[in-house]
Amino acid sequence: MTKTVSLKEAWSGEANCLNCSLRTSVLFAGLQQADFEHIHEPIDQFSLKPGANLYHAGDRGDYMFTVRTGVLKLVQYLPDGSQRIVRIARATDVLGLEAMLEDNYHHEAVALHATEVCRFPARLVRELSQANPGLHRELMARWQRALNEADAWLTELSTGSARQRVARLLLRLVRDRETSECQLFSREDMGAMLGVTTETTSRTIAEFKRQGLLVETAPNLFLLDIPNLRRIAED
Amino acid sequence: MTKTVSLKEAWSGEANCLNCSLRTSVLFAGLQQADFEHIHEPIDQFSLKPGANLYHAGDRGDYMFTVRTGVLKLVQYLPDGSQRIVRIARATDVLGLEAMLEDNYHHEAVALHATEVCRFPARLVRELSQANPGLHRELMARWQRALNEADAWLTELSTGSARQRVARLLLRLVRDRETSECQLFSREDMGAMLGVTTETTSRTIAEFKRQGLLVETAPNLFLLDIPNLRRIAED
DNA sequence: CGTTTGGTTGAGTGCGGTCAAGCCCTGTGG
DNA sequence: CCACAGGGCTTGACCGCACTCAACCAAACG
Repeated sequence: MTKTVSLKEAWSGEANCLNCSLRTSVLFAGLQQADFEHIHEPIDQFSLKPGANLYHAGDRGDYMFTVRTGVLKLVQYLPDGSQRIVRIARATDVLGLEAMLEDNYHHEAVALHATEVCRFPARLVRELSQANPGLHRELMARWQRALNEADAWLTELSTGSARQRVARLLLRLVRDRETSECQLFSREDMGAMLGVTTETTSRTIAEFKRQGLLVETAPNLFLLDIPNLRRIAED
Repeated sequence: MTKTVSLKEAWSGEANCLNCSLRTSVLFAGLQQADFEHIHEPIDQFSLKPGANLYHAGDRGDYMFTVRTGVLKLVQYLPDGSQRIVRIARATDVLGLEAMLEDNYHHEAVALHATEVCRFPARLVRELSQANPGLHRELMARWQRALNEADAWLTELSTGSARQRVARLLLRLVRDRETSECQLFSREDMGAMLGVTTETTSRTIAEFKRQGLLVETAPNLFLLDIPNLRRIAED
């Protein structure tokens, strides 16, 4: 099921944080030029194909990651072997915060679309954050953001009918986007996000398409009828 | 529905952190005697009756809280008005972490049992954490703990059949406890934790009682058959 | 080409939601 | 003291949504 692609194969260069295009919205946003000069270890960039694994649950958390483009899912397994997606990460999101606490990773991190990430040593962040109130604060903000997401998944994506959940997921995918167009995930993954089966997800998406709430403008690219989806989401 | 009890009525004294009985497991565990001397603002203790509200979603987050005894629920409302409990807080847990970021509270915090909390100004923690790597680290650990809880609620308490969810909730309530005895919540609250209706929760609990998985030793105090509940929880 | 993988659709069933009634306990007021 | 009301828990009857199992189709791929 999981294509195993070692990160080595996915290496795509060394990052230049100082001139990073995401500089203003990224974890290191608050750092000064002088701080960057204290970064001796290299910060590498990786490209992940859909299905590629960034890290496994239980792996030693030596690194943290910033998503540059694309989407990854964070997956946890249940005692009975079934899986549940507990969060997704997109551009500017940080992955592996638990590495700050010298903890192992808590999830499987798997790319859903073509994805680029920057990797940096957790030790580096630990050191910088001691002296750097801005980074310290930014870290807390990241944790809080993850917590907000987790709460929202519980209240919005794990509550109500399947129709409502699918609608809420769709709306969530285009929030804070300029366009209402979005690339969907596999029905299986969407099901694992919503706590419903693949078939139910497929049926619901198909129904939305028939009702014109969802228009496929290109293969696997959909335009959303936001107002009507919102009606369904709130019921 | 919500009994409104102002915190003023619930005031039960001024805390003595240095000699706190929870000192070793609490947010301020890492502080030195010298640090405490820099705390000028008073740290107050409060007693909450079941149903009493500690803070409301949207209130200014000027304070953070440590739970001394008892249990509180953190509640979020859905667009349609129904409520979902996203977490519970028990002894040594910290409430209102979002106040660190000068954010408003994100939940309703309501006591489920008789509860005692300590209240301290968020500003105090912000200041202390600048200079105090231990506290800094402890804060991150608290955030991570909350996140772990959130993930577990999603995978354990919002997935699977109602029987499984109820069993998992019960097991969760006695984890890391010396005894397998525990005080349950109202069926309505348990339902709001599990994403099922009050009736389904009631039926399931009643069935567990008939099957001897749950023995009522005193009014609303239950002894759990952990091994068999675990069997149900895992399938 | 056949094979595989993901999406869709169908038929049947059962779990859990809904609506409603009844029970027990507590508190309240006549 | 009893009558009554109210809230929380339980139980019943009914129904419908979503799960299960299965077939089928289209696109991708060797």
